Amino acid sequence: MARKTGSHSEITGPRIKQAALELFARHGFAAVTMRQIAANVGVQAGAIYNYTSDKQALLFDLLDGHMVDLLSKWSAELVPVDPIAAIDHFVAFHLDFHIKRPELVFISYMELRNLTAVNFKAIVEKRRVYEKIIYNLILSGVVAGDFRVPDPKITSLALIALLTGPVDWFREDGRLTSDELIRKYCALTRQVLGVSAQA
Amino acid sequence: MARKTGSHSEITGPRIKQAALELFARHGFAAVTMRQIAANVGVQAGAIYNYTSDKQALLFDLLDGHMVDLLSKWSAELVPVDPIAAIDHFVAFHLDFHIKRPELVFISYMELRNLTAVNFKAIVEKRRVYEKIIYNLILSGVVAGDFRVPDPKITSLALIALLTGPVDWFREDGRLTSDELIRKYCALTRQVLGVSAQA
DNA sequence: GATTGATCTGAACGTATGTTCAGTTAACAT
DNA sequence: ATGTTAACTGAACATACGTTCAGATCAATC
Repeated sequence: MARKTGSHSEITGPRIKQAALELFARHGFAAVTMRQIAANVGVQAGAIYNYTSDKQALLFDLLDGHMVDLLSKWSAELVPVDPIAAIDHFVAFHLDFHIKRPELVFISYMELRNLTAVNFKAIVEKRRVYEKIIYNLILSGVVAGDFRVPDPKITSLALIALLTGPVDWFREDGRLTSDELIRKYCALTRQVLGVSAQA
Repeated sequence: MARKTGSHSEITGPRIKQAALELFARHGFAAVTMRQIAANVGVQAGAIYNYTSDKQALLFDLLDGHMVDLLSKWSAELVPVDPIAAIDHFVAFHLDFHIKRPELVFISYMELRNLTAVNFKAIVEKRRVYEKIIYNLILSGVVAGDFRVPDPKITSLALIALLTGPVDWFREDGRLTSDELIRKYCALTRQVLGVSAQA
């Protein structure tokens, strides 16, 4: 039998993306088969090709959508002029965005190498744009005399690693709320940036 | 023809491990075939099975050897009693060990999920032992009054993320020597730990 | 109630996979 | 020279892969 009652493309399409995301995150792109994805949706493997040209496009759409989402959401933010407040704002934004999407963050880091050269370049370019954001925030804090950082480039890389770490262990139902997490990481970040301590 | 002149098991064995390491790091465990590994060594796929029971063992031996190496090398270190000096020592050790083995660090993080349940458990256990080391170093600094950290557990996780970050971008021939890297990250770490600033 | 078109099935395709193994080769011991 | 054996080949094995597509099925339309 085909076309079960109430099944439409508007339902199946997103479900395929969701299943692909979960399976890629759990087992890795190369280890996941189209039949597994299909089974997760409750459909045959052939049906997937109504929604994506091939397996590669499935991966690329996930990663590219993730980056587009990240950059556009940051663009919509209202960022304080004061460097310290701006960094706090960025920390909160970064943590909130990333801990809400652990699978996407995970595969964005892990599965880059499974992209074709063209697709790879597209993602890396968007990532560079994002890294430039925090780099510029640090720079303006240094210029304003609010931060004491000897090497802004390295500090920006170190901060991104620091701020993305929680994705690996933070759980919404853990002993820490996301608000507490953000407050703690704002404090950590200020220390890294050498902001003179004062409540 | 078989058994080319001068080829012995003492040569082929390590070469298989090395080829597996490089290929796993570049393309991922699931995406690499036994024939690719064999071709990299200049041998047929069947020959690999003289040196490993199967593909899974190839991966596990790499990860387990890496962890055993890490833990035993740390055990051989002479660690200062003073908490600040001890953390500096750890930072230097951690960075030096990890930037010298980027592929191993990479696959140790990426390919955990491709281990069988039993093998997975063995690696995670060794990792926990290592994480406990820095946690204890932080604790003794807090007890001694040298560090100002509100949440030692979170700080230890954040520090590991911070200190492992350079593996992604540090290059031996880059603009930074490893000594400079270590000095900069010792300073960063002190800031994270709230060590009162004084040369 | 016949027609249409989107949606999905089920089987097939060529190819690739991990692993095994009988047989071949070359180094070594006698 | 001959025999022994570790090291390797080359072919085969069952199975699984991504992808295609003719045909089945159902919702909507007239």
